[in-house]
Amino acid sequence: MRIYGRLLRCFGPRGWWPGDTTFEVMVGAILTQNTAWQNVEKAIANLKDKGLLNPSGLYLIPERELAELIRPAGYFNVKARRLKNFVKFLFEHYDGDPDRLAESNLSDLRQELLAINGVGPETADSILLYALNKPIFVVDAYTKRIFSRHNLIPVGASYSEVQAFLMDNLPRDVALYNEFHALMVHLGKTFCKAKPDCEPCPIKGVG
DNA sequence: CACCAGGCAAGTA
DNA sequence: TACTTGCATGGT
Repeated sequence: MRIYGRLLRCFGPRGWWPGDTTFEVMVGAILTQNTAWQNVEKAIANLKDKGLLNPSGLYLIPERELAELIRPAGYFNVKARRLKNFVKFLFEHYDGDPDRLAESNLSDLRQELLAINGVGPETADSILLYALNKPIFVVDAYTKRIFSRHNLIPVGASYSEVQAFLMDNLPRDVALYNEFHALMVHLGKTFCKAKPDCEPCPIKGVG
C-alpha cells in the first residue's frame, strides 16, 4: 500500500485504460498481447477508419481481411482468430452486447473468458478490470519483475500466486487496482527493462 | 545489427 | 506440472 502511495505521488494518475468504449478496451486487451501499445494504436485506428470497431463489425468481416487491418499490432493472423473467437463468444452468450458481461458474477465470468481460445489470465483480467470495472488485479510481466526484484514474491511465482499476494495485501477497490497496475507498467517502462539490473527506482526502500 | 513489447496455446517430457 | 516454441510488427 505504501508502494502504491509513493508511485502515485511520483507519477500521478495514468488515466488507464485508453479507449472510448467497453468494446474498444476489450479489443485492445487482445491486441496488446506481448506487443507495444503504440503498435496496437495503429491497428485500432485502422478498425475505426473502416467503422469496424464494434461487435457486429468484427463478427462479419472475413478473418483474412481483419488480419490485414490489424497487421501493425503483430501476430496478426493469431490475433485475428482470437478476436473472432471473442466476438463469437459475445454473440453466443451475451447477445453481442459487451456491457452485458458486467451483469455476470465475477468468478463465473472470469472462467467464461478463460475458456475462449486466445484469452489467458492477463487478457481476461484486463477485460474484467478495465472494460467492466470488476475488482480484480491485473498481473503482467512488469508487475512480476518489480515485485520479485524487491523480494516481495519469489522469482518464479505463478500468475495466480502474484495476484493472490497483491489482492490479499490491498483493499478490494476497483480504482486502486486500476491505477496500481497502470503505475506498474509505467514504472517498468521507465526504469526496469528485462535485464537483471535496474535504474534507481522510486519504490526502493519501501517495504 | 540485436533486443524488446501491457501473452497465449500447443507440443513435449 | 513445467519447460519450449511459434507467432510478427515497429521502436530503440
